[in-house]
Amino acid sequence: MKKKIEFRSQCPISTALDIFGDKWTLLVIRDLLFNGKRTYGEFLESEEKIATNILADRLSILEMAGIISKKKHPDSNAKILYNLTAKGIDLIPVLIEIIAWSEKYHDVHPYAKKFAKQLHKDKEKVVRQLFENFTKK
Amino acid sequence: MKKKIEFRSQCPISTALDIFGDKWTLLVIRDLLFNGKRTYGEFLESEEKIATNILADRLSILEMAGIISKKKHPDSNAKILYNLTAKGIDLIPVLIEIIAWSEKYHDVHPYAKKFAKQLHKDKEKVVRQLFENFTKK
DNA sequence: AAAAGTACTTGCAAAATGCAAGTGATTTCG
DNA sequence: CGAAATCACTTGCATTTTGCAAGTACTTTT
Repeated sequence: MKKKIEFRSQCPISTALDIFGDKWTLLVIRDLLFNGKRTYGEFLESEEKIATNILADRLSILEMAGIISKKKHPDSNAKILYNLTAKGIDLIPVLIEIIAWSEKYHDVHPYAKKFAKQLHKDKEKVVRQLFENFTKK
Repeated sequence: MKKKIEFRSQCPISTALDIFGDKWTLLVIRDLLFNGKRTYGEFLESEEKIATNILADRLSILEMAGIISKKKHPDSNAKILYNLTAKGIDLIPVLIEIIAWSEKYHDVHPYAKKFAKQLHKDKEKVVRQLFENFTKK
């Protein structure tokens, strides 16, 4: 299972969609960025209920795309830690704008509304703090 | 063909992906926002070569989601004009961040690089001008 | 009146997704 | 120490979505 990603054109949007243009990939990145998830089992627990084979497929795509990397878990050799690369961390602004847009037009969780309110007040600060969270480690 | 959109959760990102989480939908919005396309035939011409049935399906989803609307073409009754609603126009920042991210990490068209350079210089200005373009009409 | 344009729809093969069960390597528990 | 549980997947198969080619119905051009 190591097919490489085919790019349909040199349009940056098309290229981005060739990587994460589906219903699941950005949810994995969401879990890494906002929910502190790092292991296969944690991704499976999310409320949207991704199937195990789809998760495995998306993790391999994200790794091939250089958005996440694997390393061994400090506590156990049975576990694997997934973490965002610089390329993955740089998706923060994309996710932030999706959240802001979606919250404006849809019915979302109360904590998503609260988060959107913070964005409305000082988006730069929220983004900066997220970046700091992931670049300090 | 009027199935409504099912939302998997109340997460704003998940909800957004339930609407445009595929390889084609955001390309249609791209064409509306950046390439001045407004008709079915124009969308078909894009270099990624969307299939006619997929295009019809995505246009109906975008209309159901309130992102685009149809109106009659002033020149012809055979043509239909598609245009972005306020909800669609508000996707500008999402697309902008995708472009900025994708250009940073991938090999893209020269004019996409040029556009990204403008973003780097003054993103607010580029976004503001895009909004003005679509709200003045 | 015929041909071309426009916005689709239809039929069918191929690919992707979803679900349930299974695998093999750790790790925990008694 | 051995059995059961945990962990990260893989496999098989049914369902759904996509992709391609062709067709349709209406309008416009010639």
